[in-house]
Amino acid sequence: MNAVAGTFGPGANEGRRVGPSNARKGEVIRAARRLLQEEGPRGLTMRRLARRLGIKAPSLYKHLPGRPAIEAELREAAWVELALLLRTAASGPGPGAASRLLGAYRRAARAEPHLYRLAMTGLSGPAPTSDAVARVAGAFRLVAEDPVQSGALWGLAHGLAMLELDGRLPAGAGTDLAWERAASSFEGISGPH
Amino acid sequence: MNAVAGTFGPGANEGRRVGPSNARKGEVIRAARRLLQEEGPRGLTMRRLARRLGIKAPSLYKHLPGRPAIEAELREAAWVELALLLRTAASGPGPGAASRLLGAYRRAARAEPHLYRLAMTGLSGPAPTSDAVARVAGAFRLVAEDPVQSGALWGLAHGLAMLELDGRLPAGAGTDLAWERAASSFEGISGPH
DNA sequence: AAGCCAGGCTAACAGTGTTAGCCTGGCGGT
DNA sequence: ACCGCCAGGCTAACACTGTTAGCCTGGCTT
Repeated sequence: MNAVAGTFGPGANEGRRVGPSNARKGEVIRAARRLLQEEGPRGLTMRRLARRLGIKAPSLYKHLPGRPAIEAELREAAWVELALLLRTAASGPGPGAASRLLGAYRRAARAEPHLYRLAMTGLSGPAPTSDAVARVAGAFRLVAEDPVQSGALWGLAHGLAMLELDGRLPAGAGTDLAWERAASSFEGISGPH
Repeated sequence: MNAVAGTFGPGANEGRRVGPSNARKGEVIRAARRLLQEEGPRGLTMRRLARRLGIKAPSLYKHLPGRPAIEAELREAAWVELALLLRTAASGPGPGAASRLLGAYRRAARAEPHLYRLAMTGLSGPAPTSDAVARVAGAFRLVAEDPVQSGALWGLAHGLAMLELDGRLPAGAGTDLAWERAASSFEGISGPH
């Protein structure tokens, strides 16, 4: 049935032996995401995840090859969504693009901090990530066409995000200021285009 | 490197019930650090650590209350050493200070990547860290007195370091360029004073 | 000489990811 | 209408993890 059928999947045929139903796999991933968001990385365990779905842990392996695969999936989703958010934020009219880009970045990181951390720390993932990384880089290049420059901006965004998530930046308004100042300093350097 | 193991305690009296000999504790910590460096965070396990010291895992608890304590100790040491390195790097004559600061930061991160990651990700530590964090911040303020500005520089350094450690920056010379560009862009902003 | 205790040990428990093997209900094809 | 397949669940078990309880001993202190 899945041999050719593959109800969806634009050319996506994955001959995984683990289980042909992508629908259930999607549910597992979404449950994992919620679990991660609510209970943190240490709460994301196979048995707990299974219990949320009303099944037992080994049954998860019918849908995914293991826990690293779950993390990889979450990581991938995070990068894809981040790329999308950044792209729409930065593609507006000229001035203020860098500010909006950083704003979107910060918002994404704060919306799901654990997911952001998981996505960024390449510790346990089998593959770093797909070309979603390239799309994120592309979004940064919208506001600083020079690759080096845009890389620096990316570094700034990531660094500020991590420091903020760890609660290391000056509390409250100080954190806002750091982001704003970062944005404005870059706004001046690379002509909005 | 023995910054930790050396003369202990400016007024260091810790009436820990776990074991009064700080010397052995120092050995444990140093072994843990080497183990982390050589085998990564997943290799840093109580049994493996114990085996390196020629003892069994439960004996470790005579010197430290648990694994989180080991991580906390390593984290603290990393921050202290980082603060020292940054301070000496940035305290030279005026121009080029930011560049030297970033260089030192990068060098520290690359020298012991796992340690750097452990130090920065506040995930499993009981306390974030002591005032060593403040000293690191102080080093950054040497090259950008404005706290917001120096915070941005810190964010830039941290972000670039993490991206480089994860292998996400353009390979080889591209990475060097990103750091240099970051340094020079900041060099211009805050007058070396 | 007596004894204290630092610092080792073994056994064990709860929880982790993961594998092997069994079972069953519903759906497709004949 | 039946039969068989197999998606998708299950239990048992293994090799790990951190951690606790309780025992023992050799050397230093008194």
